[in-house]
Amino acid sequence: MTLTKADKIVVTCGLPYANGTAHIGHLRTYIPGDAYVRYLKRYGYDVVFFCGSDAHGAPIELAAEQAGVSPQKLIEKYHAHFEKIFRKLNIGVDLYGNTEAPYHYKRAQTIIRTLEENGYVEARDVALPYCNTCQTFLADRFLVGTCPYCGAIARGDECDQGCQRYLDADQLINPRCVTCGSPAVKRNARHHFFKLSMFTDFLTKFNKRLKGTALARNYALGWIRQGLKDWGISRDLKWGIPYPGDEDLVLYVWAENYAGYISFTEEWARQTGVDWEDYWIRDGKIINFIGADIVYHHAVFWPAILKGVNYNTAYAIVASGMVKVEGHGLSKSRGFVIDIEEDIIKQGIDLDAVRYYILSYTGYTKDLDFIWKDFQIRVNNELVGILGNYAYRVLLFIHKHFKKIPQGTLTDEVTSQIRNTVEAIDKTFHRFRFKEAADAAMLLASFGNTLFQQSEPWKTIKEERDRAQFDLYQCLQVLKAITILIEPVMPAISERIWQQLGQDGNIHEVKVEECTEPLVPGTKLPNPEALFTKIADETVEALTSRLNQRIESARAKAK
RNA sequence: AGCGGGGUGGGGUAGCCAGGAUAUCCCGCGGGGCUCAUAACCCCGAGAUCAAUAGUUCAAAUCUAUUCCCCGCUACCA
Repeated sequence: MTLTKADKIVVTCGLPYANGTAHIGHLRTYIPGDAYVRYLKRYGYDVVFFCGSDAHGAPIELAAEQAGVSPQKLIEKYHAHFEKIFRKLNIGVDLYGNTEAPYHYKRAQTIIRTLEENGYVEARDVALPYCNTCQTFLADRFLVGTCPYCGAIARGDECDQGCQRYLDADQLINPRCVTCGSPAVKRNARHHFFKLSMFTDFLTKFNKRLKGTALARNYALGWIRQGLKDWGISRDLKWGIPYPGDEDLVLYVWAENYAGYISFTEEWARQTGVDWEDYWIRDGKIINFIGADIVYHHAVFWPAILKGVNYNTAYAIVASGMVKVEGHGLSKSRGFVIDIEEDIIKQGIDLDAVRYYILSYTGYTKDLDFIWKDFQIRVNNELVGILGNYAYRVLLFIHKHFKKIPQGTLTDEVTSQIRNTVEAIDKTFHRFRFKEAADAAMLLASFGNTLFQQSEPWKTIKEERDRAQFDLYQCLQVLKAITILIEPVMPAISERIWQQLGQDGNIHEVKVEECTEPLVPGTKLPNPEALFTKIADETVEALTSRLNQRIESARAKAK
């Protein structure tokens, strides 16, 4: 079972949680997801792409409380923020949705109601921590107490300031309410449980035939082998989607957020006049791009829910590796974080260069260590030196001598070189090997540089003008192919080269077959401009010191 | 602790699933060339007991077992 051009493909990215700004970790999923979608389109597949804000859950309620604003205000702010980041980075979703939108409530509640009708949910009484002062049940995140291992002040889910161990809320010594400090007491509450254990066989089969990264499959299979427990899907919070039929409770955020993949499709389908059931009930091929940290939700809980309501489950789950910053695990509280808006956009960093760095750094499932110095080296050598230089030297030379596309016909060598690259990329992106795809396109630029070097047009232009024209025509065609093949990686740059090649039409809709379509001699060429600027040492120093300051102040705050 | 991923020249990486002759690519380093181009480009070269040990095999980076080291996840943080 592989993707075909007749398939209706839905690609989704894990939803960003709307309680903070976008950072480099987010991009590890969104940029490859977007590049994948763009490759599918370039190669003629029928694909739609969705993402959106995850708006509910205890941390948002807590963050809003601490900021003194309503949860609505908080998520509106971050929803707008992420929408803007997506636009700036050219992450071309067909809809950037929101799980706080009415269309999502409707879909999420319908799913739960259907699960209940089908007998997959049951209500049980459980004893949970409660605060008598605030008159509310306390989720793990709302509990503080003493860590049983190291004695530091710890939260109900982890010892975040001390030994970093994961904790069960029951382990905390002297558990208290995080809001008012009153001691937590146990109190009985009625909650709803999804009978996950009924789906053990289904989930085993599902994961065995699941495409995508091995990481996703193996995580889930290991988890299933350990035995599946039934899963609480209601919470005692004020903020969230009311539990259908038991409106004092809300749906647990992990029981409704990924329903956004469906509700966003529905909303997009409503706006564009197509039928969402083509994707989710009939023949859709669903592909989830996620971070490695949420594999369980996507390979265990979510497919079980989908199965329970008879919707299509994922064809592939593509799990990315984690991101490190200057050798340390990403951590906002410790300052090891690169903020997209503050540290990248406002610093004037080329966003296509960021896309390139993330895609070409390493294999998608491996950890990516974001280092500014390394970023500079890659940009200056590969983007400026190889790709940018190739485009500029060819276009400038031709513009200087001809001002239009020179006379020529394609040689077999150039045609087959391009064709080989087109085929190589076809194989790699289907296997989610985005680094290899980017490398293959860059290799074509190296090929072009060699071609230019060896044909020595700066000499032939003086004595054998026709010869120079013919050779330059080859170089220009190589550039055309690069432009099309690099579009999924660097859409903005690709647009600029396309324009500099004097081509009409939208590069984002050009198919790969165009790579070997000969350029039309005589087409006027505009004045070329350099595509990338070198990153100066001082810039790297400034960026690195920004980061170091953040790490320092985080360290000071912790003490 | 359990589960999962990884350890390849100075750095970062590909190859491992389907074992085969000189182990890939981007840098760095040494040498040469070119001068159209953002001191960019092109060519040549040095540099790796493929984490360790034991095994399977005519043949192991690749398969098996054990060990060491890094990282992630573990159901109420998303």
